[in-house]
Amino acid sequence: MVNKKPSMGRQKIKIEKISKKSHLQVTFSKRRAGLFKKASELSTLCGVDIAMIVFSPAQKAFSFGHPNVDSIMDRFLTGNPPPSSSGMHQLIETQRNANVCEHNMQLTQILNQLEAEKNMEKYLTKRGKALEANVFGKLPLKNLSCMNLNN
Amino acid sequence: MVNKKPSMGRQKIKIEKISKKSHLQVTFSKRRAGLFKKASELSTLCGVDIAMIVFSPAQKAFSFGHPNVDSIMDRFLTGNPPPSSSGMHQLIETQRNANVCEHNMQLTQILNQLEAEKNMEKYLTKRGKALEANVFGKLPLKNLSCMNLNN
DNA sequence: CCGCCTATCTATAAGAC
DNA sequence: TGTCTTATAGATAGGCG
Repeated sequence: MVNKKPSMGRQKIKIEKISKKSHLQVTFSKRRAGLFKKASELSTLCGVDIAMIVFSPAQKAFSFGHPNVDSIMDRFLTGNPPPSSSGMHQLIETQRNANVCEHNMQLTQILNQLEAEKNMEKYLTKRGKALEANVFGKLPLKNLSCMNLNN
Repeated sequence: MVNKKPSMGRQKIKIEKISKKSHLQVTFSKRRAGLFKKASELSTLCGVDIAMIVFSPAQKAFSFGHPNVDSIMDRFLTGNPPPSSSGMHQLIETQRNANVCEHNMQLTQILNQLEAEKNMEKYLTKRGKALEANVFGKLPLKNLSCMNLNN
């Protein structure tokens, strides 16, 4: 602490593609974590269901879901009557037939989840020290059913 | 302006289910907008693809996707090799057969999109006045392919 | 419910280690 | 690459019209 420059603090940035790769990776990680946290908060505060899928710059998939991604997807595909639904019902019938889709989703999900839960713990440890009234401290793990935090 | 109390400013809140319904609705709307904006920023800053589905307290579905929800979903279901994929390939074959699923998704998506685009405009107008370096100002509409903002 | 305001809280861009 | 710190940008709770 020898008269150190006390950092410029957070600087304003333009919302446009970050060119420097290393910087982009850092920003991606930080913001992805922040986004998932916000989603988790919204879900808890309002008791609503949310699913989110993010592909990293390296095309790795990160997902978050309350209660879990596949159920939300399924509901979105089959249950949600679109704004101007008219001849939709028949289509929906067809979709129920294709519930193979859902089962595969679940498998994908479960595999993701396995790794995710390990990383969840890691994540809690990382950011956890400063957590007091933080979301994650209050949420049962189930609420973060699929959260991929490595990378 | 007769010696008005200048607001208490933002108060800290506990991340737990909001009990008062009207309050919950307000919070939901504000945070959903914020979440979508963050997702949009992440997508732009890092050039990554994101899909998000949120069910409102009234079970209405709100979605956001870059480039669009269905393509991300499809990629998540079929393209993403899960962490410890081993016997997955066969499953993926099966999924390709069920691409009826995808087409129905697209239809659902398109209907949603119709309304969404109308609301997008409304949204831009609403928050847009103060927008300068704001994300939405920079993004071509296509980037916000499905964004449901009423309710 | 929409839009606006503002005091505060929270997320995060930069750095240093 | 990962963690910690700092200062500031950005999000938002509470209120009003």
